[in-house]
Amino acid sequence: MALLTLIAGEPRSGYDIGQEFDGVLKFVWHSKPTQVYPELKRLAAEGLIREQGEGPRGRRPYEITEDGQSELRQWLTTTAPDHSLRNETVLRSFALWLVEPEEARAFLSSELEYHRIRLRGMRVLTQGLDLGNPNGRAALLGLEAGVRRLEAMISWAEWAIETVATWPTQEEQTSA
Amino acid sequence: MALLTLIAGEPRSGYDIGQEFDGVLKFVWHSKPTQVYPELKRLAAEGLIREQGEGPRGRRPYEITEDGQSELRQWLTTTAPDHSLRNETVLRSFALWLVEPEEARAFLSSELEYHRIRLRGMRVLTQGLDLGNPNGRAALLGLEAGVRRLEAMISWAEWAIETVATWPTQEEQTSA
DNA sequence: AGTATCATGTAAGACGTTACATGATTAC
DNA sequence: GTAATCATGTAACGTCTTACATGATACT
Repeated sequence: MALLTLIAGEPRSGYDIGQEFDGVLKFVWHSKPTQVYPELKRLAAEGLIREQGEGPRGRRPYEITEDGQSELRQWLTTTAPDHSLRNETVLRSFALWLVEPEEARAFLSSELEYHRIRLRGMRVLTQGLDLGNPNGRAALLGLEAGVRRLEAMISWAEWAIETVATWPTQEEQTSA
Repeated sequence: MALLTLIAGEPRSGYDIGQEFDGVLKFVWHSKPTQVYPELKRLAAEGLIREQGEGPRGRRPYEITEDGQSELRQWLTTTAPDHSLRNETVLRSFALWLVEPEEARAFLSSELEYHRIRLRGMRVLTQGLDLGNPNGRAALLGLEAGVRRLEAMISWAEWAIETVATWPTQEEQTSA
């Protein structure tokens, strides 16, 4: 459905999709090229997308078919989203009591920096959106969700760094 | 590492871990029981956790070993977290231009409600934390991240509902 | 001429889900 | 006594990653 969503927006090749997965969609959906290419062939075989001839360097862009569009609409209107998530940054924070406060601080600082950089990139992408067409307006929804989640992670990391600063060291712990 | 993190906090059985995955950790890490049980056996075979005898109803709690703790510390201090995420709610928002604004609104409203309920649950869990021990203090970091991300999703959904209300209908679109 | 980037793939193995199966204890 | 919940598992199948492989075009 992620591939179908991207291709519905505008025709894309497997390579294009890989770029999106490394860029905008890194916080939304991600797959590696080795999964994308066979999956595109499968979607084409099912008639949900169709090859648009061949571009330079063996490039193979796909466009969505009518069947593909109605499949997407069905997915959106008749099925419920899966809300289970995985976030390794937060998972690790549950285990931070096992390391020295200084190591915990180092981890949180590097996460803070990473998310700040990502937020800047996300804002740039938001600027580049064409809000004149429906696809661009929907993409704005997605990017805005990304921005807000990144802001949440940044303020969390800042708060967490302050909080960890008040933790006793392992030594103080055991001696207490 | 998720299993190890949970067991490091306090001894747990596969069933306990399943409860956590359905509760607190739903927004952090998730696995199904059929993956958890064999994985626990594997971790025990590797000496990272150890069985604590058998409880009522065939219950098998595991506790972490010294090796398990140092494995966790290694993971935290020597490896970088994977930042790629998957969020089906946001993915779907990228495709919302394909359905009628009313259907988009319905989707966003139901997401809003879902996240509001989750936030309430998360706040209750935060109250129940024992901040007297290091494990509880680290769990507070994780839960606070959950709270902030849920708040971000809620404010996003509210904003998105207003935004979608300004979208032209498919009909207005095609006639324009 | 050489390096970087564009571009697509296959095969093996690891990870994760679905369907199925079983039994103990508790609450009504 | 019957339903709900607690509790653990196996087997088959589907999804995803890692390692490997190839070639075209653009830039310097």
